[in-house]
Amino acid sequence: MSDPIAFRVMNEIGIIDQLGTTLFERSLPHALTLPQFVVLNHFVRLGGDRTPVELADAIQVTKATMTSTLQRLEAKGFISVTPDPKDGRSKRVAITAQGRAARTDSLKAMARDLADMETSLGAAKLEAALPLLSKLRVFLDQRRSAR
Amino acid sequence: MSDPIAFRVMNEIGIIDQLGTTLFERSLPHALTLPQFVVLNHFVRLGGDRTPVELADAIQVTKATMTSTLQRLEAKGFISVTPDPKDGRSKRVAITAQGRAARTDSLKAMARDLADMETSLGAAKLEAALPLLSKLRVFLDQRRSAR
DNA sequence: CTTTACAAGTACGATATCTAACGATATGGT
DNA sequence: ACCATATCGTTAGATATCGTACTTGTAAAG
Repeated sequence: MSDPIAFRVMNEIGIIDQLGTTLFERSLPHALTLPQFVVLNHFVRLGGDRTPVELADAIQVTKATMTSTLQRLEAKGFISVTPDPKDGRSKRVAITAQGRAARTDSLKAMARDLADMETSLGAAKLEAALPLLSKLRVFLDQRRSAR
Repeated sequence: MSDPIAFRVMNEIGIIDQLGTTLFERSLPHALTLPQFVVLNHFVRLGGDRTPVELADAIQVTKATMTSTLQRLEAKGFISVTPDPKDGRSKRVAITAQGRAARTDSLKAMARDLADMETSLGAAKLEAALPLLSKLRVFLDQRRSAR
């Protein structure tokens, strides 16, 4: 009478995402949301500038969703958005100095929860879980593209 | 320069939840969303009737969120909502015959994707990942309550 | 050159989710 | 009995997300 194992895993993942998102957002400064932080983090880690479509693909959301997130980040002054000189349809997005500072503040704010998580669950166990999660993500991503 | 392991795990989980939710919702009949299905599934698996607060706790969402989901399910005729005779503040929620049928239809629709997932990733591997995920959920749930 | 097809970004409507606040009802201590 | 407190469900406002459709611009085909 139990749900299939794949369903149970997806269910657990859904709840974890929900709880984790709200936990982290509560500690984020500048009224940043998690998606907003993820965009800033992406810029700091990989450098350079990006188009909205590139960001959407990297972060696995739709163009429309990225438009919304970028508008909020721009309103806060954490990114700059300029027209692309080479392609009239496109834009170039880059992080600002304030955006970098906000990302640093955010990391500090999340550090304690992340450290507690590692301590409580074990860094090795978390590391061990990552390969399956990656496979799961790849599987789902292919499913999406395939149809 | 890499993100901490706990962050990488949470990040991967977030993307999996996103991709998985949209994949499953695309196959669901009766314009059901995943949260709506989860409520129906809960009733069929555990039987009986429930108050909105009980459902919210079981499914790990807030009361307000459950209010919204229940209103949509009731509009579709998949649940019945009646005042609690013993407590004037409360309500009793139960699944209807149409709700049961919709849940059965939904299971069929998801079955193929779930089976493919098990085949592709291995039932044993999925089973092996579940304990850590459960611990993670419990950790996050305690964090929420603790504040 | 046109015309057609494709790509980038946005607008809109729907659902889900949270927090905060509210009214109604219960419950417990005095 | 009364009043303070707690609980139940709802509503309001914010953000995220999706799918669809539209505008604008580029590229390819004729």
